[in-house]
Amino acid sequence: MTGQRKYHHGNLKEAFLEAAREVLEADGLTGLSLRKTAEKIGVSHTAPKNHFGSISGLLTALVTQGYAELADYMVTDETAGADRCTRRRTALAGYVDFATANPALYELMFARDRLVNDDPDLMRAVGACFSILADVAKDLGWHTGSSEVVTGKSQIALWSFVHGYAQLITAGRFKKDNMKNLSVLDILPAISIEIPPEATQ
Amino acid sequence: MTGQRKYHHGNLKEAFLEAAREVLEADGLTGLSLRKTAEKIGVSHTAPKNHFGSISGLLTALVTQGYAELADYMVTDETAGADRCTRRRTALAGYVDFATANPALYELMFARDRLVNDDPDLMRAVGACFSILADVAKDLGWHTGSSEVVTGKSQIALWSFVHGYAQLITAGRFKKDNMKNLSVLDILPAISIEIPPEATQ
DNA sequence: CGGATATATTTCCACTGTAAATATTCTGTT
DNA sequence: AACAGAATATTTACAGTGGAAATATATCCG
Repeated sequence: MTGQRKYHHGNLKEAFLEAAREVLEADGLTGLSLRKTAEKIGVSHTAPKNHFGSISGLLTALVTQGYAELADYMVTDETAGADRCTRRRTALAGYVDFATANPALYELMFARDRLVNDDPDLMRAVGACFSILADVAKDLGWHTGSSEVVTGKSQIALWSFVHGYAQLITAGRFKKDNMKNLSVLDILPAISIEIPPEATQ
Repeated sequence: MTGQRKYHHGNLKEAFLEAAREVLEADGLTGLSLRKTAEKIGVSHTAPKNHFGSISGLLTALVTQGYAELADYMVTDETAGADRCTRRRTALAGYVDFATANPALYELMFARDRLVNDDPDLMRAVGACFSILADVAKDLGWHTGSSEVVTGKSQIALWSFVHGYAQLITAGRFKKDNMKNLSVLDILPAISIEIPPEATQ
């Protein structure tokens, strides 16, 4: 069995992910490079090729890890069995907490340009996150004029809202004056928008 | 007067922006470089230093232009004098149209890492966009339990929603099955969320 | 012990952004 | 018209980047 036995370095893959994560948060996405990461753990710069294939592969692994962490932020042990409304609050607050705690990583998680977007592990991790949001969005049904309820759109809407909020916060696009002590949960109820479809023209 | 007279090349600055824009949409953010852009217009690769200072400066100028275009997308001549509900629909649809039409540029517009974030022109352009959204969000007031109305939060909420939607669309994070013929205006009414503050625990 | 495989290094290349010195063109004044 | 000074562009050089290919070394399994 070729498990977590020690080879030359001893699970270089995880060491690389850890080091890259540190460089990312310290020097930003621009400052992150294979060579700097490799030097940080005393290894040649071509070493990660076996594990990640390319810089995109490393970033993708980093991002996949990020989505897994994000999922953890969204679900806590205490509120796991609570009602959906409570779970929703936990998920949204956790989502923003994660983005705030890891701004550079969060930005990278949506930098389609630098990732291997069809990586199976990545797609799985993204799907898991969306599932959590989709679940807590379930009873937010959209009431049409004929009292019909549509849930799929609520899921998209909820993810759009929380992602947009998280990104605009971490990107510093909100004026700081407006944001004093305002959490995502303070903003959430502000969206109570009903636009009659007939008001188009 | 040092107007738009011809120097050596004739308004190299605009030529650079135009070329960079083309490279960006063709080869993505990763494929965009000073040298490639310079070669495209037959100029030495250090030429843009006078105009932009650095690659960040060029990208910032590009992004500033992007925000100006985004503002144009959000306001059309026909609906300029219409009621706020109509203007809101126009603004949101235009916002997403812009992002869809310029995915790479839109991504760059929020890549804090690669921009000169305190550039005055950029800040002005961002502010102009937010003003439009803030205006059309005005009568979306948030009704608290005591029938108090808060508008600042609605502005933040609206921008969060539309930005998140635009980015998730352009990043391909939504399953395509769910998105058939769904515009942002279809999703918008889905957000009708009321979370009672007392449901915290 | 020894062959096969996994792992890591060395060496090299094309490409990138930046800086400094140099060359060219334009502007404004006399 | 001519010249000085400013604006603009080029040349050259350098440190850094990711990637490919050949080579070296450690580990595993028989």
